[in-house]
Amino acid sequence: MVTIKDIAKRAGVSRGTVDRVLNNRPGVNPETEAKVRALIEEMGYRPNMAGQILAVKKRRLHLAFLIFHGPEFVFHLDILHAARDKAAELREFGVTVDFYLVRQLDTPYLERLFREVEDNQPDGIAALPLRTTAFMSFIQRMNAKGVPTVFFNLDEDFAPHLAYVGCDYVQSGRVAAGLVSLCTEGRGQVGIAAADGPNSPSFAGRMGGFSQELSANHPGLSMVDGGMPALFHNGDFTEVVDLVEQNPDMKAIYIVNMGDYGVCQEIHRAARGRNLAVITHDLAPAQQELLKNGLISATIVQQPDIQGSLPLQLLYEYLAFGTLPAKSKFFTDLHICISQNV
Amino acid sequence: MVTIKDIAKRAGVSRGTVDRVLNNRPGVNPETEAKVRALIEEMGYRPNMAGQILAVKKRRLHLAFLIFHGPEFVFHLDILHAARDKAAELREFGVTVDFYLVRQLDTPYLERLFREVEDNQPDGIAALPLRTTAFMSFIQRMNAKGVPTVFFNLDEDFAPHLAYVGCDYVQSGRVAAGLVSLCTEGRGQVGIAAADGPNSPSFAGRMGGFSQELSANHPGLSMVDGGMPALFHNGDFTEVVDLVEQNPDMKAIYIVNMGDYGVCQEIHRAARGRNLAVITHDLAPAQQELLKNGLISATIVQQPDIQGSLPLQLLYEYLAFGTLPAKSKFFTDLHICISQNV
DNA sequence: TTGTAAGCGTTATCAG
DNA sequence: CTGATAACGCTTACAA
Repeated sequence: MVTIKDIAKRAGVSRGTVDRVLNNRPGVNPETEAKVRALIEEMGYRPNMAGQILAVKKRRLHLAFLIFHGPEFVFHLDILHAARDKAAELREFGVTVDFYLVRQLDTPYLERLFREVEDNQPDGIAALPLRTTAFMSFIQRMNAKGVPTVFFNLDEDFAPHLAYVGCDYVQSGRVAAGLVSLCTEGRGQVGIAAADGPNSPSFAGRMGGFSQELSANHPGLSMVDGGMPALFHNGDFTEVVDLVEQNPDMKAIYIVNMGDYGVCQEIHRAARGRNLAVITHDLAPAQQELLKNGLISATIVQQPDIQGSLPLQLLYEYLAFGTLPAKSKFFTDLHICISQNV
Repeated sequence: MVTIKDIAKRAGVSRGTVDRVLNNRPGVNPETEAKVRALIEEMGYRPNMAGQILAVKKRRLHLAFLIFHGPEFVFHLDILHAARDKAAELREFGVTVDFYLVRQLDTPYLERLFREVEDNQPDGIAALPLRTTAFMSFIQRMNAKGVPTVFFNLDEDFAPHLAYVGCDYVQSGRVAAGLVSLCTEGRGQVGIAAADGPNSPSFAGRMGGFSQELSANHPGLSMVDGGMPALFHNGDFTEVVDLVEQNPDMKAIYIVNMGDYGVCQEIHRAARGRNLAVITHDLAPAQQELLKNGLISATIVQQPDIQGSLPLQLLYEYLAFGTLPAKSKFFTDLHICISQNV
């Protein structure tokens, strides 16, 4: 294993000089720099993580983690939990993480919250992007200050950021289509239901992938109502019940997003013993139960643990070692859960 | 963050003494030991990994990785590849890994190979267990010497070992049953095929889980020939073709293990356009192709990367930090792959 | 039985 | 522009 000391010895300089070259710090004679660089290349120097971690600790890095947190967002809780675990893990690297839970979307509230984040002067920010001007200008201000940001869960490109960690919603819709096809032998009608249609940023992506996959590879399948979702909210399932009852030859139903898990019960009541495949996304505790009971046929998960932990890890690596993320978009795996492999 | 130095200061002893207590080394006055232990507890001391790694490096640990490697074992290649990556990663921790590829199963060959491993005096061993006396006695000898072993891929309990990393074959058969049920609406007949029946240690587990799940939760499904597999080898697919042709009402076929990927082609030829779900295990490159072509409906993967890397990681943690594995069996996730999420 | 000191590889701070 | 030195937290000889 070749170390900085080895390089320094062979170059006839001190460790400090080699360090300056490695970290592109000013104040090195171009000639010695060239010599050192050549040796780094030639000897195949790779920095030793443990040594770096130990030394970087003294900088006491400070990160901020922002997530929207409403009662209907069970999924965000899993992300938050993973992020807290990661924060605990990073503590021994001298990193502290401040968590900010966004609980409303009105501008004064948001501006006050973002001002607070800014005042705490974080070295990096992991955030669930919001489509509000308050958020956008906040991110832009932080960018201007050179504070790196990583987005998770929603892939918004209104401001430059270090990376995105989250679901590929289009592909996720395609997987849903594949599952529907599997459950129906590729023939028949499929209904669409959603708790939140146009307001949900993920809805469009999933529906795009779903319909695209259907028309490209599953000619025997068609969507009821041309893909217009039956919406349900606050315990009102009439649209969904109608969908099931008025389409007796419907073989499957795709629930694009769920807020109220009671919908599955209603669907099966309305189906009256008829075979109806139900495909959903995510795996809240309630959904695990529904899978076990056969009220959900299969669900597609999007690794909330990675969405919570990886953004903090990427920020740490960037700030501590100057390592840019390997890619700009880290798409989570689209795992399929059925009753037997939850 | 509380360090050994902090403890030492508060206890009025030196770092060395605290270290001795932490690592249960002899030569500490019971009274000071008690005082130090109390402080460790009270101050919530957690060892710092980076510091440990750096210090432990000097020991230059040496591991052995043994895997059976025949042409028909494509899956083992994925494990091997992951293990080599892990070995490269462990190099900067001062760890070297020797790889031994078992290419035959005759006793003289095996004994010579194991003798060679033994002579190299590894500090720990990761091995794919073999059901031969030569292997068993080798493991027992190493155990006697206090060299820890971790098994992967096959869960054999003939000798004590630190941990097992691999598939839960019984559960994996249950997942296959769940997929068959999904593809058939839970009704009809399912055929069984295998490249290797009784000789394959995983076959029994998978078939057990499969039939158990069917009888427990899928009363509408039954196995053709009572579960007797149609065997195929070396391009001879007659049994499988017969199975498909003679059971026109068969809705699905479960390929418990595959050596020859040509079987899928034959199955679909024999099916003559009839809808037939095909469920397999693993995801060799050839299988990816078959998934894309629709010749495999779904396949269940068992994380070869984890099977290759985790055993080495567990051995390192045990040898370097004395950390016992969190569990004795690390079952890999049973991920379901369809055409859309490979 | 206990303390001391060197070293693992890197970074940061001070002198020069 | 460069070198020396002191951390970061831990382990391990060796000395007392």
